[in-house]
Amino acid sequence: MLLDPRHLHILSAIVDAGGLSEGAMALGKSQPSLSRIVANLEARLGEPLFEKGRRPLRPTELCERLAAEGRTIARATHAAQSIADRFTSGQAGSVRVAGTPIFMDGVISNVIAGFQSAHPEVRVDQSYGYAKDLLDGITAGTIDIGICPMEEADVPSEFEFQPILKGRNVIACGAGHPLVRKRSLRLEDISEYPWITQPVGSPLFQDLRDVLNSIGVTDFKVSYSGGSLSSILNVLMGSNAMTVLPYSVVFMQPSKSIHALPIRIQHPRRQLGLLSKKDGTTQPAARRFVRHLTTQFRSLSQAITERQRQAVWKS
Amino acid sequence: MLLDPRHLHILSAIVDAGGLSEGAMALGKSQPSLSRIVANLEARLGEPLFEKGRRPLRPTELCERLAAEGRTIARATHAAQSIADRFTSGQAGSVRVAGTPIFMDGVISNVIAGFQSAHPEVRVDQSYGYAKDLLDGITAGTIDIGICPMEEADVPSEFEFQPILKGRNVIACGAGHPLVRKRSLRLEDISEYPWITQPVGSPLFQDLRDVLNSIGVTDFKVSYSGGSLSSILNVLMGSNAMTVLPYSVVFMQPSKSIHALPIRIQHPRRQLGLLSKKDGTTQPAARRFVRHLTTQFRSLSQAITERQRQAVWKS
DNA sequence: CAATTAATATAGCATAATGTTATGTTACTG
DNA sequence: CAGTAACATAACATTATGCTATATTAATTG
Repeated sequence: MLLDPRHLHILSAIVDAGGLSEGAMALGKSQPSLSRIVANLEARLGEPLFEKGRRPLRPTELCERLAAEGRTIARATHAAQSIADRFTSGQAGSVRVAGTPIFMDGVISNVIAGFQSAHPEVRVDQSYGYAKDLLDGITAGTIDIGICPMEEADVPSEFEFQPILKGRNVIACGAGHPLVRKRSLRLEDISEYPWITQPVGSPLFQDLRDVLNSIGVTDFKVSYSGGSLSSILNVLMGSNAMTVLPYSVVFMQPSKSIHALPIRIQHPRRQLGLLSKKDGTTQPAARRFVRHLTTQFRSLSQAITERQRQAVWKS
Repeated sequence: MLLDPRHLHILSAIVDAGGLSEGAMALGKSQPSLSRIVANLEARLGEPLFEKGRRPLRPTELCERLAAEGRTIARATHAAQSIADRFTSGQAGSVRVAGTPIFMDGVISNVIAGFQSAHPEVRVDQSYGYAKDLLDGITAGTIDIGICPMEEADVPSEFEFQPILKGRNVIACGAGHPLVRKRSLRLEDISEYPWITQPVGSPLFQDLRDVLNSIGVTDFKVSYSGGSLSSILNVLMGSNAMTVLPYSVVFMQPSKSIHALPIRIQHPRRQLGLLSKKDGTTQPAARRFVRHLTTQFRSLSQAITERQRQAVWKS
């Protein structure tokens, strides 16, 4: 039978502490316990581990060598303990998070940045998808958290949906767009410019169509589609095209290169929220990530409503 | 309480083997045993280690990390096992061997060389001393094996003395010594040459004195004393001095630069032998060393008697 | 060198952990 | 959908470990 790693650990503790009693103290055990374990080991090895009849307990050469392995074992055990501790407290581990492209790129990635500097040992695996993909991914166990705009009514019962931001869309254009300088803006003004759209299946595409429908425009010009956020921003800035974006995305843009037109459009009924399994089997790291997101979004949405009120006063 | 290193080892085995049953097979345990250990671990950690309800058992990230530590533990445990095995079989460890300078340098060191190439993991710590020192050293536990010429009657009862070579001394001189070329050699011829001696307390000094006494020479010229073997050999070769050496030492000299004069002198009553504690508490490596010495010396002494017989025929 | 002190060894007992076999459940397979 | 292979659970025997109390023994000290 193989040696017991615990015994090697104990051996190293005795050697390092310089005696049975000290070793027992260090390990939080009783001295007779260690004494017997050493005796059994010696019996099984057929070799003495400590020189007999000497009081400042002197380890045999064999004992020294075994103790060296014991130290390795002790190190590994402590490392494992620390891994487990950090893991269960959510300070280490990984979150697999997926969400709609525009939100992920425009808002969530900023929040993730903050999360990562607070929890450097947590790995964030990000991917993209719409509601359907997220539900499937969560069911299949390939993602932990989904982030997308949804109506609570559409959330299947086995999922939890936690809203983090009210749906607020705006019509956005580049800072140099002709409409930016116009004094009074009417909905009809926007109909002559081309549009940038998301893929047809995306919520934002529906929002865009709904907005234009609501003002009677059914046949709109699409100049660009399919790009991810950074592409869209570049096209917005470099052309007269317009698009519909969540206000939060425009809000989060660090530069002033994107402009939200002060036109009131209908709010989508969807709310941005976090999708997860209801049974709470998520990893601690994922739970911590959710906590971070919710608190960050609380302040973000306050900042947004504040800005919007000011904008209203100005317009 | 700290994690149990055995559990981490088991975890790594399960992960590496790809399942509970395979892991159990690899560890030589039953599957339910591992199943329960995993369940207990999960309960204590409060985190799943394998994804629930999936058949090709898939380890959690936490599990993977813990298993990595488990692998370290497994490695260390196996290393310890192998250390213990080699140690108890005498293939590793150390021997502390001490002996009279001339024998150690002239004979034993050659045998040690052979021992070391056969057992490279055994460290040989050599030191020098006469019978008294060796007995003291063995008693104090600072040496394992003593090698010196002794009479069995002089060995204290708590020691074991195992003879390995009969005492045979010769008068030795350099190959260019005038006496080498002389046809018929009489004991009186030697009295005119100076002598190289060992320290006064050494067995070989007594032997030298006894030899000269036996031929009536009480007042002999000492030209050089106190050197170790290589110095003595150099002085022998470069001068007309002579000395008394064990025949085995002359025999072992690789070059023909040393000559044993074909003069029969009395044999010392002492025999070269191995001193050790009687209680057999010696390390396995020391036992193996003793075994090696005895077998080597068996063939050495055969070779010596063979050569001596030939020498007798020739002279 | 006797007496003291401090450390280790042993004894005896209670308990927790492990190991086993038998058997129930469940996820994948054809 | 039935069969199979793998994991989970149950029940019980055994071993290992833990503890306290106490005996030994090696070093120390007067």
